[in-house]
Amino acid sequence: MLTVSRPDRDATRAAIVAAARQLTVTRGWAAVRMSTVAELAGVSRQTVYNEYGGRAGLADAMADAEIQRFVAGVREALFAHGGQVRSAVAAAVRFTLDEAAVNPLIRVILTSSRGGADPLLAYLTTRSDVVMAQAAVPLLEWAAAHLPPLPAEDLTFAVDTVIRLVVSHIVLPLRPAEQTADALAGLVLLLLEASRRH
Amino acid sequence: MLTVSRPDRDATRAAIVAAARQLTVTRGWAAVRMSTVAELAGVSRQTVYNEYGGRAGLADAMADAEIQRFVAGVREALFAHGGQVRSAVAAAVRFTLDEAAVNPLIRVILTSSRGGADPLLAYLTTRSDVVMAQAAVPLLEWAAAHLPPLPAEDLTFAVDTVIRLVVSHIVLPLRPAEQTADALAGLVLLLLEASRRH
DNA sequence: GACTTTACAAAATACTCATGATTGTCAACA
DNA sequence: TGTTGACAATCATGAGTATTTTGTAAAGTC
Repeated sequence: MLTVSRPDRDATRAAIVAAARQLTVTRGWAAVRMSTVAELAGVSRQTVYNEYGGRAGLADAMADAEIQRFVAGVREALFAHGGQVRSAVAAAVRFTLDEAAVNPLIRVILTSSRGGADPLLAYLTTRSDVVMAQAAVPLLEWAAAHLPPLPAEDLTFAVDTVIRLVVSHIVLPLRPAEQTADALAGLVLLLLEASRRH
Repeated sequence: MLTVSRPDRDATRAAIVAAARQLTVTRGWAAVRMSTVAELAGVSRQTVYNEYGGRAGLADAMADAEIQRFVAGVREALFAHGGQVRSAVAAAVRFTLDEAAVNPLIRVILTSSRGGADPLLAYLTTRSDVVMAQAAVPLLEWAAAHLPPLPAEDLTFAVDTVIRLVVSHIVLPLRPAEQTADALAGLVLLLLEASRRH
């Protein structure tokens, strides 16, 4: 019989990841010690190993958790604006740009294939494609819920394009986040309109 | 009186940069020795120092020359197709993607702010913004020569956007270069049409 | 039973020192 | 003008060693 993971075990795992996250954000992944993570999470070092296998496994789990956090934020931003394409997309883009500005973890993950010398990357089999794929999910869900049906091809192109542009503006900002968000929202609007008109 | 640089001096400088380029492409910048560059260029080591100041200056000059080469290629691809937006833009995009696939130097420069561990980057104050600005020049020139006048804002946005997307597809390819080039050309067409219709 | 503690080998990292190669600069030379 | 040879200063390399950290196991505790 498969043991359902008990709440306190989930809490333990969450505490470990949260500790790792905090240490990574403040001191950088290179300086994160398994013993420090354990201490901060209030568990023994051995438990960290039992739960995540080791340093690499912990990095993985941390990245996955961070991606989940981030994608949830995107979803929230989108659905807070109903079917209004411009404001919904602008909000989602804005959220992403702000998040990347504030949160080094998500920035590293989003721009990971581009390297940067971050030592965390050595442990992360490039995740930027994963995040980008994950970020597409709430966008597609939102489109399905609020927009008239469009050819899948057009929709995925629009989504892929806006995601790439957001990442590009994280790496090399052009204007303030707000203006960029507006411009990209306008672009998406244009792509959707064009698709609707065949 | 300002001395006009004589042809043989230009030739010398070109030979030095060409030598540096060849060595960088084949062995990587880290393994490039000033003495080897001089030898391959057929000049003394001292001349290399006189002309470019040192290793950093040589890297700069090499990057600038490479950017010039690249931008010339983009211009050529564009103007080979007259005013046909779709095929001209597609050709330029295609050229860039192919160039990045074959030429490690231009790839490093184009994606430089994104790092990667290339030691050349230590000597290059991030050039990707420079290339992107430079790449915009032939695009704007071509548009001015072949397209009906459009609001400058719309045009620069379209150009900036397509350049960012090309770089994104270099970093994280989605489909074969040809398909990506077509898709981006279509996007540009859309942006220009939308601008024309206000 | 799940977790902690203790113990320990293996691996990674940091430090030191010595050696050699390379850079950057100079002045004499062709 | 450009080359050559000489030079100190800097940088990279490698060996050797110490220290830290990882990863694993077993025994102990609630």
